[in-house]
Order: sequence, then C-alpha cells, then structure tokens
Amino acid sequence: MDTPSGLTRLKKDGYRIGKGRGAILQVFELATKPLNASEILELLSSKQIRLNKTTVYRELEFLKDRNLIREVPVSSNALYYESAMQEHHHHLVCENCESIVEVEANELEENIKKLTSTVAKNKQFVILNHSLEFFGTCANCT
Amino acid sequence: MDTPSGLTRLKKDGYRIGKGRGAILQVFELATKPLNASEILELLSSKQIRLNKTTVYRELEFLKDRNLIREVPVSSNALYYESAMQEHHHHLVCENCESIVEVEANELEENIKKLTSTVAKNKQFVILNHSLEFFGTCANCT
DNA sequence: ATGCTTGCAAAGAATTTGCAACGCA
DNA sequence: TGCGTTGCAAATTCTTTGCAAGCAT
Repeated sequence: MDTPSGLTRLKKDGYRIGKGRGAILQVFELATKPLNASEILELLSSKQIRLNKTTVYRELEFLKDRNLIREVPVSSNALYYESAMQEHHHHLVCENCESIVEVEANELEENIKKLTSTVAKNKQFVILNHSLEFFGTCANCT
Repeated sequence: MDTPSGLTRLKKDGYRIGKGRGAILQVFELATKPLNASEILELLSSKQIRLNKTTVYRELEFLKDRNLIREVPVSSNALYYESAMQEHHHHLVCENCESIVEVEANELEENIKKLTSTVAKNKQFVILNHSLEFFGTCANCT
C-alpha cells in the first residue's frame, strides 16, 4: 500500500471534496514550486476554473492545519505554500527573476541533522522542522 | 580601525540622519530578533518616538538597498528585517508563541558550505547567500 | 539655501470575517 | 437532508505613492 493522497485522507476523515478543494489539491500535486493565493487563482482561471479568493485563502488555511500543505518561509508579503506530500527539500531563490527552484535534500540532511541535535540541546528548543534556502542568480539570469 | 556604523557609512555617502532614520538605525542595533514595520513602530512609540508608518516602510527599503539591513525569510505576510551588520546566523522559530531566537552560525557553516558548492554546480545557480531556519517549540512553550 | 527626509492622505495589495446559498455524501 | 463548502461584500492589515512641509548639512 502506498501513501494515500490528500484527497483520500480528507474523505476518510469525513471532509467533503467540493469544487474549490478538489481544484486546489490538484494544483499542489502538479506544482513544482511554492505558490501563493493569487498564483493559485491564476493557475485555476487558466484552466477555466473560477474560484473566489476567499475560498482559496480559507482552503490554504484548512489544508495547512491538516498538514497537507505547509508554509514556505520567503521574503515576501505574500504567504507561500507547497505540498507537504513531497520529499523534504530546499529552495534556490533567484534574486533577479524571483523564480524558485526546488533542490532535493539528500546528503545535505546528514550535516544538518548533526547540528540540529546540537542546537536543540544548547538552546532547549524542540526542533520539529527546518528550512534551508539559497539565494543568488539562476542560470537564466546569469 | 573597526567596522564603521551604519550611521557613519550613510553620512560619508552624503545621506542625512533625520529623526526617523536615526531612530530606526538604533532599533536595529539593539534588536536581537528580526523585526517588521509595525514592531518597529511599537518599539519606537514605547520610547516616546512618534514616526509615521510611511517613514518606516520607506526607511526599511532605503536601508535594505544600502545593505545595512536585510530581509529575513519567514512564514508571514509581513516583511521582517534584521541588521546586516551582525554575524551570519540562523533562527529558531517557535511555532507556538511565534518568538524568534538567533543562533550563531559557527560549525554549521562548514557543512553548509560543502553542499553550497555542490548545489551551485549541479544546478548552475550562483549562490550569494543562504538562510536556515529551525521550527519547533521554545523552552517557554514546552 | 538646497535637496534629502518626513508626514499626511489616499490608493493598492493581501488576507480575514460574517452570512447566506449551495451541494457533496 | 444535514452539514461541510463556497461565494459575495465589507472590513482589516500591510505596503506603496504623491505631494507639500520640515530640517540636516
């Protein structure tokens, strides 16, 4: 048995899949970079799906509370989210064109884990998660 | 000779130090965690310094452009900044009380630097900077 | 005195809230 | 059919812009 999709999980928990929820779940399955509310609205409208922005904001909150998506820390006054189903990874943020590319975690985690435990002890802080972003210039902007 | 303060640097470049700029520069010198515009406004008003929010937003932009402060990527719909004078470090973000504590970089950098170069090559991405945040529960909230 | 800085008002963008209508299970 | 889900309108919060007045040098 493989990991149940977000849709399956929600149904099993008694939630319903309406027009908005279904559409937004699919957007996140296909997304290859973090998205904010207005980007989701645009993606959907290009697929002829018209949603109210309230629905999008409310749904993002809903999916976040159920750990199907997570907030991505970025320097922006808009909130960005990505699917929580994908493997842990990090981001390359181009400071020129604002594009965001994802990078798999792999060996990097080894190094981070070491420090994680050190920090947790020294600071009396329970680390549940972490995020690592690289900033610079992407290939297109060089 | 030691590192010139932001104030000194600005004067040397022909900028003036008015009420707002002076106050905000001082706030960042004393700050031990990233701040957003409204937090700065509050800190100042508690010191009997009344600034217009426009001044704060404009000054944050100004100081950022001159690399005296930098944006800190966080999961929030407000922009956070910290002094660019301080040593490179990372953050512990409490998911319960939203507090942010700073952690010095030290050994951690060793590990990150290795991966930085790897990533840069594989992805044809010029890495200029990075940020690492840990999320969890702080001592107070345990 | 010059022109960088600041305040005020208003506009714009992002997000939230209340309530009624809708439609999945 | 019941209750979770969605839309609409309006209110909030965060940020930006234009212009006139203030003040550091």
